[in-house]
Amino acid sequence: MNFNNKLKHWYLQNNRELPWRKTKDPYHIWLSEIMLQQTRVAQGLPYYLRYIEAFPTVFHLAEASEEKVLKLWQGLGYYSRARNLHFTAKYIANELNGEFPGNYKDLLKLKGVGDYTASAIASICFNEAAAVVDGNVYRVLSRYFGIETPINSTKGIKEFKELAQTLIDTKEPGVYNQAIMDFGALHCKPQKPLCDECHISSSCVALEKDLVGTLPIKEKKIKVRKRYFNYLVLKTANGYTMLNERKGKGIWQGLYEFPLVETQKPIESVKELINDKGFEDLFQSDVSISLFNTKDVVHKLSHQHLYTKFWVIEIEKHIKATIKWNEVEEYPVPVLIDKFLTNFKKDKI
DNA sequence: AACTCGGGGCG
DNA sequence: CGCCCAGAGTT
Repeated sequence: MNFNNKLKHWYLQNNRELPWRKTKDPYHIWLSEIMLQQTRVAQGLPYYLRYIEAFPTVFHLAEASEEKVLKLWQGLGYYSRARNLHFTAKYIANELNGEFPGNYKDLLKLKGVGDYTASAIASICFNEAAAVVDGNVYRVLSRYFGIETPINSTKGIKEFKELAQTLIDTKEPGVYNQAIMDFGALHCKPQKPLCDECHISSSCVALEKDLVGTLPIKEKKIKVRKRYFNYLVLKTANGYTMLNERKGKGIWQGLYEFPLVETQKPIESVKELINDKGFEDLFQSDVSISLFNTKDVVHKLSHQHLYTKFWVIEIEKHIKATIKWNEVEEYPVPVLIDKFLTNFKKDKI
């Protein structure tokens, strides 16, 4: 048996039952693939089910508000995926009459659809022999063939794609693609792979050369930036607060948050907060300010650690651009804000 | 080619 | 604490 037959054989006995595997509807496959980018199946699954229920067709998704789309994405991270998803849904619904592009080359043109996702949709939905190369595939191929080219180098990306393309089963490319990914996720895992019970280990170069622990090779490590956030949590006497939408570049585009004062260092006293530009008028009238969390809340992102203080500001006068507290939960917010809201509510009761 | 974009799970 | 996850877009 060749490589792909061995994998498919394993897959027939070990595949995961996942909701998007019951269909070849490109809308469902597309949705699942976008959600699972850099995301574990276990984390993405509940989001997929909620999306399918809220937006049964690409037309439902296209007609939804950006806020609703992001709200249902809340907590899944990488929010540009949701915005691109929405953009592409509108494009397909309005420009393509709801019909998905039917091949790899055209799928690749869609916003938010890269090499991996175009290959996945083309192979699963349209039986096109386009090989997927995700984190699982990099791991399986680098180990089995003993390839030491860094998987995140230009050379590595090209090399692994070409190799995968030579291995793909041209009759059942979709099954093969999912087989190698499941094999990587369940068997040839990053840590503690199941080499002892592996049915293809006899021809695995990494096992032979004791490289299982070092492959795949990834170059460069990410640098983490520290940031210091102060959120101004307004409470007016008649039940209003204030949220702002994050715009422009940077994290959490399109999500909402309390008015933010970011400083270069942790602030020592409330004075530094009041002196910050932009909120002078806020502190002129009678207000009482209290720090909600005695220790900084540390919220960790891949590239940033956010040291956060939540300042509760009770205020008598009405200020512009306010929303009611009971409307706050309608808005998509970062997990950092959502967790605060949970604690804040708990604290009040 | 290097950076940026989240959040969670695991050892 | 570091690594990884059904990657893609921007600089």
